[in-house]
Amino acid sequence: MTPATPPSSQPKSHQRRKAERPQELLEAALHLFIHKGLAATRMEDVAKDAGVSKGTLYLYYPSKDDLFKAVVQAYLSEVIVEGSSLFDLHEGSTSELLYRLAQTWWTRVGSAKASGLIVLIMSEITAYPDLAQFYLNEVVAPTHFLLRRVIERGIERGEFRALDVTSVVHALISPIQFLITYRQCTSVCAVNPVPLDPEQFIATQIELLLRGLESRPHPVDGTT
Amino acid sequence: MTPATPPSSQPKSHQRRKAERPQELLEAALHLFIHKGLAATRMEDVAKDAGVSKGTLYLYYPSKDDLFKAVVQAYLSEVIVEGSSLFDLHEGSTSELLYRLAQTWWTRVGSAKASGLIVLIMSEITAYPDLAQFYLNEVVAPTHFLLRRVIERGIERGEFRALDVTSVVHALISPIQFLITYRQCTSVCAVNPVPLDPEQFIATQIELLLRGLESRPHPVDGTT
Amino acid sequence: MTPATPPSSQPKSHQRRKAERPQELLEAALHLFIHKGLAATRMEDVAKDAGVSKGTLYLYYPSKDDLFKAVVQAYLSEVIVEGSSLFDLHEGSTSELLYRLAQTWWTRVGSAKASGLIVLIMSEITAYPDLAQFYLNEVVAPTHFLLRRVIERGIERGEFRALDVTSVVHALISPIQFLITYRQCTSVCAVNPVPLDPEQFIATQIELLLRGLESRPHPVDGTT
Amino acid sequence: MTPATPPSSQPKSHQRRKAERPQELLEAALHLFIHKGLAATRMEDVAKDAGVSKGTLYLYYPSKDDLFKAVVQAYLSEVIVEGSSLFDLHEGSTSELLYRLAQTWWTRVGSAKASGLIVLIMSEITAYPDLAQFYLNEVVAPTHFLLRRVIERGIERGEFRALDVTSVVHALISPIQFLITYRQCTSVCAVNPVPLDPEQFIATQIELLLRGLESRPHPVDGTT
DNA sequence: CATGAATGAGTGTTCATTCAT
DNA sequence: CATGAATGAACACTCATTCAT
Repeated sequence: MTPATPPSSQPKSHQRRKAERPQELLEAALHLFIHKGLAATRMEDVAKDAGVSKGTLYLYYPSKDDLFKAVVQAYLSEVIVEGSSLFDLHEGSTSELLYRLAQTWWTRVGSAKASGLIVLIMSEITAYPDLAQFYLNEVVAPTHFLLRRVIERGIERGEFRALDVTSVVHALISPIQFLITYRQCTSVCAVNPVPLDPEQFIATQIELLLRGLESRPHPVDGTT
Repeated sequence: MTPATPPSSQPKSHQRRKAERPQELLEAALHLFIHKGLAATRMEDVAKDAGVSKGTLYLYYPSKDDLFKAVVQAYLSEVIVEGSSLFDLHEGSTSELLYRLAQTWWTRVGSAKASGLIVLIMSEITAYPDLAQFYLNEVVAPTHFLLRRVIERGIERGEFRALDVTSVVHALISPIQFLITYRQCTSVCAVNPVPLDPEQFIATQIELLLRGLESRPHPVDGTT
Repeated sequence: MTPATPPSSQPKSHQRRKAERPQELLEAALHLFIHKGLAATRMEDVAKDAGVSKGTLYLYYPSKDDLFKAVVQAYLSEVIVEGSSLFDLHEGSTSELLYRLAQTWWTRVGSAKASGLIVLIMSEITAYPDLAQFYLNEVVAPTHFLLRRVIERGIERGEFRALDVTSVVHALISPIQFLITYRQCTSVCAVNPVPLDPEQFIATQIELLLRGLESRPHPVDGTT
Repeated sequence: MTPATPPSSQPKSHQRRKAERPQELLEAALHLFIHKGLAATRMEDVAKDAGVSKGTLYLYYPSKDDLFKAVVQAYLSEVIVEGSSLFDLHEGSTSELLYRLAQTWWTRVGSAKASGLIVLIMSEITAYPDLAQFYLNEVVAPTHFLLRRVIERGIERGEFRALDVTSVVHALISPIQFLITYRQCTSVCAVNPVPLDPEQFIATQIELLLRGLESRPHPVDGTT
């Protein structure tokens, strides 16, 4: 506002605001959806938290449903798209690819607030049938598709055994699901849980699965 | 009224209804809460589904909150109370007791619609702070308390190793949690999942845990 | 209940209850109407306060309006009827009659809870047009009629001057009205008012009026 | 917006409405409260009478209670505030001040619909305990405070005798109260009353009181 | 583009009244 | 006669959505 301010980090304040609006709106919406639920989140509060008026919010997202879908897309679908790029660009072993995908996902979704979004969806989805379809198309299907390709790549390259691909995909997803629920549940119940280190957990799970997947049997230590 | 009348069977329509009303109302409420969520469930619909008028519903449960709490008590707390009786009456080995508790819980909660209730609570709980407290007091704490007693019984009787009781309790609860989420998620995503037989899963989990718990069974070191 | 109880003051408990029901119902209703207002008084509470069930209340008074009208009749009209008897039986001077009427009214209405009823009516009457008519017919008109007769008696007997009767009636009613409002207002406002002794006030008012009414001028004390 | 625009007259329909809305809403509310009572007045009717929707009414007054309090403040407290200004600015005799205050009050409250508000409060107040406190704080106390200051001013300036101030305040309020009740009652009872001209009545009352208050005028005992 | 005043359908809750027992 | 379970119309209040400015 003040002209004397060094123009360092903030370029053309007005233009920049406009460019960042959707981001800010989605962030505010994500936060409220997670903390208050879908029904209890008021459009007015989303607008206020983002620092704009109600009308402006509707300028970007014409309805509450659209807003929610945009949040899902931004915080869940986006990561899958990135994962897809990772897949396309990856050149090394498929095991390594899996590690990197898991790491990316955990950093962007699992460890952040976005994981609350998944729990929310799981509970509200029964009430909003078209949301279910949307979630299926935008998140579930792409995820499965990506993982299928990863597994198939491993099999084709002779790194993995030729197992049933669908089953393997589910085996990959299950521990993730568990992790999300576990975190939500323990945070809510305020129980001091078995100290479950998520990153350790993920690493272990993947290692276990890879052992089961890889075609060259690990030299099982029969010495001990 | 007349002493000759058999005091059982059908105590006249009006009276009979009154006795069954709470049951019918809770059942209708459970169904709607699970399928539409807490906020989206209308009191009028609960009443209609139970075959009564809105006013009647309020005759039994003076507010939506009270109704929800009653549902939680009826479908979640109740089973814990029964588990407690099972504990008090049980005379055999603690391992067997654990099996029976798990079986009871699965029959009454896990396999039934009630499991959806748990997912619902986990997601809505952030929006309703006092509900969290209620759930903690009515469900979480009693569950932990019961399981603690079971583990301690096993340790006192020399059946189990003297492990940290809290950790063991969490180890018992974790797979249960996983199961619930898994079912919810796969049912929602309409994916053809890895055919996970829940009863098999529970049995396996408990067996694994018991192996870890029991003090004698595995003649690893017969010295002690 | 106990058979050993001496049958002294309570004759046939069951029969007596039935005979006294209306009394008890009206008393409970009066109390609630005054303390909670017309709209805020629930029929169920009236029944409960009278120690009967809601159904029984409706057995005696088929609607809330009827109940209120019955209360008005019992606590306001009744006194006028008695005043009328007083009038018919009275043999002495009309001034004395007026004193006795005022005394009766004050004892039965003004000093008791019933005075709150008048304030209530004055405020609620605008909302219930037929109540206005009822009040006019049952209370206002008879009161005026009775007072007219008293004044006319005084004039006919040569005790009072031949003033305009209607004006005199109003002159009699005004201070009464003032008293009721004053009491209500000061009780509500919790102000420690000019210590206004009601009985003294009434006596003074009547004395003043009588001075103005009586045909034989009082020997005004010019000596002092 | 443009500097050339005259900053007065009609600031565009939207804006102008917003400025006038509270006035219009309070007027509609006052009318309905007086004619139907507090409980019987529906928020929707208030809105409709003011020519807006229910939602708009709630935009300005977040609850029925708040609306009622705003009405009391606008139509009763406001006049006291003005009276206070009158007091501060007045330079002449205290007797004259009293006349002007009485006149103001009568023009703004007594003769207008607002007087019905006072009767309403007196009757509903028993049912709404916090309303009593509000009325006491907002209306009763400031009125007493203002009148105290007036009397004390008169005493300090040697115009009035040094009577007990509280008693004098009550003596001033009493006839006002009487007037309000009288009007309400006669209007309701549809009786052709003693033709009581309110303005005449007030003038007479004040004159009488002033006679009692003033220290010099009546040369009764010139000795002191 | 941005605003925020206005809308009105929808929901939780109350309570006078009815009626089977 | 007495009961109290059942009813449903009515009302306070909320919030997604629209639109004039």
